Amino acid sequence: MVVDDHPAFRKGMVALLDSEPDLRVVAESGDGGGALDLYQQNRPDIVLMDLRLPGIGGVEAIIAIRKEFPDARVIVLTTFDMDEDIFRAIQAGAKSYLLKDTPEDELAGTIRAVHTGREILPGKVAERLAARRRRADLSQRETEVLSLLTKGRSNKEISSSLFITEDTVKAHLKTLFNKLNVKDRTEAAINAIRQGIVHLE
Amino acid sequence: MVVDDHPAFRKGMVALLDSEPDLRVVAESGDGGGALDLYQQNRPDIVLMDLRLPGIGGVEAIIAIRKEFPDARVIVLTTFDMDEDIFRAIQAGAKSYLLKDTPEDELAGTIRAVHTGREILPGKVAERLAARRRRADLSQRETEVLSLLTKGRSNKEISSSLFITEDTVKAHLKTLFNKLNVKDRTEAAINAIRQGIVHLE
DNA sequence: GACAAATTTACCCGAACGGGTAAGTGACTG
DNA sequence: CAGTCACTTACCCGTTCGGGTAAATTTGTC
Repeated sequence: MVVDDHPAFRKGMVALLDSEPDLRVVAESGDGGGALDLYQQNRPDIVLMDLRLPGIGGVEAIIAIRKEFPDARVIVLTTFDMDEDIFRAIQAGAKSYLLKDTPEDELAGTIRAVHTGREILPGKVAERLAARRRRADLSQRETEVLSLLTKGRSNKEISSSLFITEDTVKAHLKTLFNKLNVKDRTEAAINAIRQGIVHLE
Repeated sequence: MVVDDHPAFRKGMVALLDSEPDLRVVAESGDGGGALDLYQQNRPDIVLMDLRLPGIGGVEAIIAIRKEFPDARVIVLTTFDMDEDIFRAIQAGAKSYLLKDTPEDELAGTIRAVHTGREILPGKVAERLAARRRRADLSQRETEVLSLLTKGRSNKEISSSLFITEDTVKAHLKTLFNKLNVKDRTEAAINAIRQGIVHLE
């Protein structure tokens, strides 16, 4: 079963999978809302799930499906590398993760592997997942400071935004730099953005 | 003609276009290098071009094609909104720009419009294009400095990377901050990343 | 050749930053 | 109740950063 809101990509993916002799697409959906219904009706062996979906998000769709069908095997299929959503999806029970530009043989290989019950995560994702666990302990306040930091605010501006002393901001920054393993604010901002800890826009 | 490195997406796009009675895909390529050859052999009316391609980039492919065939009509088709590459592509002569999740009717409509000689740019892109023109262009050296800056390098590190004095780096930064209209390196890095002037990886 | 722009270096100076250390409070845990 | 952790403030000190100013060199353009 394929869930993706891009019509062209979904069509292509279906064609690609159907061309494999041992694979067959039994259902497809363009949004997360219809995914659960389709799963109930068709009980597919594997779900390929995009994360950026209109309306209900892919992660929520995974959670909904696995709440009712805990054995559901979902493979995340997304464009965006290194997004925080990927980890949320894996925590929601996704068995594997593939980028949309994955070559077709690897794609089919992953589907077959997951079908046999395996969980396959690319080394890059596994690394990030580990790194994420290592730094998962940013406190509430530290996250707030980091968030303002990534908006380009100075220590003084951050302090007045949070109604605390500049010294306190600096104290938070010290622990923050240690936890993120960076040497200064610029690196901290870059890492936070790249790792999706904070969102731009 | 469709140029895109994602096999699934390309297949889907071809199927989608071929299902339109007045459209036909005469060639497809998975990389920028083969694009020019295929253009020469098939002389398509329209080229749909992804920008993120392995090897030679999409922008370079557009430049190469339009150098030999100045009348070539290229539509940029990419996942990433508001990327700096989009503007480079338009400056390279692309006639229009579409996101990959564009609904199929609008896709076909744009292709027909461009075929009649029109240039269609979404308002959002046109705005950015104007804003970008307002922003003085960065010189080669300034771009290099900015690039290292967004990797979290200090002035000293940047200076030794570029084999220049730290004073020179600071001089570039001064003009850089002015051009980008920011007050410090952190803001500069954030803006550069958000506007796609430099690429994270 | 004159002129503009890019690139380079230098010096001064104040502000901002980052590291080290110390310590008080409140809240939750074993 | 002792211990841990988040949060807070403070002080000292050296480094880095950013603004102002000035000027030499190269390169390309009119």
